[in-house]
Amino acid sequence: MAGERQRGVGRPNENVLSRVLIVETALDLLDLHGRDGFGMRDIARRLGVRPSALYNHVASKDDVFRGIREVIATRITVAPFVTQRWDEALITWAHSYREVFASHPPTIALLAVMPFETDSEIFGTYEQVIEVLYREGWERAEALNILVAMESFILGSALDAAAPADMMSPGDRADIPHFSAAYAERDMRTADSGAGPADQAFEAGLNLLIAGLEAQRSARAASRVAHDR
Amino acid sequence: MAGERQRGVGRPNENVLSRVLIVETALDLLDLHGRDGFGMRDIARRLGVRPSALYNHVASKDDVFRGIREVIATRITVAPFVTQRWDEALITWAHSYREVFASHPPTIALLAVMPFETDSEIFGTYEQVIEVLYREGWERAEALNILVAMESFILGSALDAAAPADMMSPGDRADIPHFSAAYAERDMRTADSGAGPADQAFEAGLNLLIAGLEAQRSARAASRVAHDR
DNA sequence: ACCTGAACACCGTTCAAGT
DNA sequence: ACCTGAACACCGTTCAAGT
Repeated sequence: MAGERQRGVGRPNENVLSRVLIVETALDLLDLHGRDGFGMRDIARRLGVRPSALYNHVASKDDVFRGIREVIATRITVAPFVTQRWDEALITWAHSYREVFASHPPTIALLAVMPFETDSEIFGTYEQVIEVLYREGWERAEALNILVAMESFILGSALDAAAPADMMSPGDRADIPHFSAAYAERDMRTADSGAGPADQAFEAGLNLLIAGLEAQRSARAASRVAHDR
Repeated sequence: MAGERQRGVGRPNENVLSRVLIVETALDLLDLHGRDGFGMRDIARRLGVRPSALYNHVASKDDVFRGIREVIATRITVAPFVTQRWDEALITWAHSYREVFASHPPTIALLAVMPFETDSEIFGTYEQVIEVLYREGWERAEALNILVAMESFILGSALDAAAPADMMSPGDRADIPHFSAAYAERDMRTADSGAGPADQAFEAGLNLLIAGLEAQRSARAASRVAHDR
């Protein structure tokens, strides 16, 4: 990069760019500098190329985002569902899902509202989540709602993890005693356990969701027994 | 707007602008046109003013965002906690919270990672959530984690509601039968009930969270009885 | 103090010209 | 086909000049 000669005009002997190279450079820049310092011109500079050269490989900045989304979706694709019990599998999946997004904070908001391509690898994981819930007795439409709800929680938690730590700090307001006390007590817990506030909240919420599922499942089992009798 | 005369140079007799006017115009534009067509120049045009005039009342575009966030936070501030049982109060709160954000989709991602000012009105609601959970037996640090988890779920659900409806459409892929069946079955449920997919998922997740809380609470009550004996 | 008008330093994107 | 170089139509923001 430092000692690179200036390239002359005309088509070079071998390609300097490619779609994947552009997408990965864009993701690097996003991680390094956040949404600032992330533009087509920045990507081009980092690749030692003129901005207009990018448009031979990507259609637009939005197209670069689509590429980033697919790269990230691929990384979520883990398959813990074959070996683990249904609840453990869901917990493992949720953790890995959140971790992928949390390690690329600026992408969360970008990607959460962007449709997947139909050939996306994400659907492999979706399939497994629906299947495991269906096998455990949930209707498939309800399983899909549960899947979406869990994704919403995971993405929201990743957003929260990306927020500044003192986002909810009450300062020294006297009119909100319970909240201030809760904030102080949580800080102590954070110091003790080493788990950050966002991590604690994620675990708390995931516990509640899984506990809610357990309750639905055992209620279903009980009513089945009553019915069979 | 149509018949306005061109204003000459120099300070006008009475102010045409104010901070709140700018912020509310910005929110209107955001709702109308999304993130496109939303810029300082657009705000200025809608107010019949030159872009540079805005900077007499706001420091920057970021400052406008901060204003929008505070307007929205104020609207969430409902107080159903005094009259309702703890679980009903949480459900009411979650619904109103989501509704405020869902009616301003483009703001969600913008505002979710932005710290609140210490004098924000949002803390009034936080105080009530912590208080009601504390009264029902949760430790305050844990109550705060539950509050944050519920917010994450709510914001994530609002993001989901803002996403295009066919975001997860599997097309006619043959390799994901359970997911495709679930998608079709959910469509039927949507047609029957009138509740959109995002609404169904939100209700499913909220049910799970509340059920999880009920389970924790009754487990606590049971262990207390055992201990007292 | 609060507006206009002109300007500055940026963007994403297009397109002809070169190999 | 794939690069450079110049250009276009935009941004957010600054600042002098005017009342």
